[in-house]
Amino acid sequence: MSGYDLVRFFDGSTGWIWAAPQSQIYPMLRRMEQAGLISGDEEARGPRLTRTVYSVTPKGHGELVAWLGVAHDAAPPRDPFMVQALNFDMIDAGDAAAVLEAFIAEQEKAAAEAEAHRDRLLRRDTALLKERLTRRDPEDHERIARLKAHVFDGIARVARVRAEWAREGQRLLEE
Amino acid sequence: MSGYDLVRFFDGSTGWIWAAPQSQIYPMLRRMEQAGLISGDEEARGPRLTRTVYSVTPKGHGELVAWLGVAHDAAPPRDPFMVQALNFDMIDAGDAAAVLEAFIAEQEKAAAEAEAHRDRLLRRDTALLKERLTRRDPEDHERIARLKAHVFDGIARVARVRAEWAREGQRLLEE
DNA sequence: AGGGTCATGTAACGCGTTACATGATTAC
DNA sequence: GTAATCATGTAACGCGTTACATGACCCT
Repeated sequence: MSGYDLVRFFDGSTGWIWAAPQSQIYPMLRRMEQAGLISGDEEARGPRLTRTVYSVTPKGHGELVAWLGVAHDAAPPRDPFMVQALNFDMIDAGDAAAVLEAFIAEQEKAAAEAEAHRDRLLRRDTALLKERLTRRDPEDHERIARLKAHVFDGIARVARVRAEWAREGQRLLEE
Repeated sequence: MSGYDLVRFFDGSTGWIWAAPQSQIYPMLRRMEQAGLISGDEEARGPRLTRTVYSVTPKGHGELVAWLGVAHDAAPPRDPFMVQALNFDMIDAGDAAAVLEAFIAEQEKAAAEAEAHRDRLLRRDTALLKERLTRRDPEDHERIARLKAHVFDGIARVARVRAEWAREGQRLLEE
């Protein structure tokens, strides 16, 4: 992919899992190329405009597979919303309920989006999945699609649980 | 609290929600004092050792209450574990199952700790809650304890859902 | 001719991580 | 005396955010 492709990539479904701002893409591509993890090919896109398409090198692929295969420590938690919720007793109950309402809307939107993406994956209806499956045994296609769909199913389920939890919080505030 | 108190504070139950490394505490205290959000009092702790105890100023309290009372945009997601899970098809199924196993253990440990803390809060059995309640109407004590306990109940529930989801993932890998 | 998209960058600032570093006081 | 705890800092480095900045190409 080119830097520009990656910007759009992180704006799409991958963005539910890992966000990356445009300003980080280009410096990071150069650092990764220097480290030998990816290599760039210049492509002409008109007389004056070029784009650089990067590919993962064998070294980069090896490091990725190694990283994928071992468990990593969880990142230290940093959850501003829970800090808010822990201190709802400091503010007006109506304000707290409104904060929860916004949280519920956000979680249900996230859940709906994750569910929609899960279903697209099950139908093998996304460009990225189709492209990946071309290099795989057709016997495995069903299994791979279900594995990837399961990830988005998990994201959706967590969001639903959080929304339900927030609704209970609203009931507690009314007491 | 003093800087040292805060280091231990973030190592305790608050650490499930917001972690802060020791190296950030002291510079941040000075920046917050400069901003007028907190003020420090020097206390002698022996002939040569002093500690600085910080209190929230009215300005700091006001900003906190204002922040607590409005909904904030969610932080962009950045979930390394989900990146792993999305690419389990690139690695050996046994390795993937082992990564999930570690995840399950971690989530169940987190859930158990959150549940234990929830129950301590319901029994009003934590130093911080007791201290906070001294400045509140006894009629509200039950309600406040239940609100705070509900936060940890939510953390526990999410962790249980994640663990159950990971177990399903292990079953999918076996196919 | 103009707007939308393609394409690539830079700069400033703050936060988070890891590691290093020092010394006083208390309890055994 | 010595180990644990109390107490406070600094430095280097990378990542993330916001904002700024430029220009080519394509379609109507």
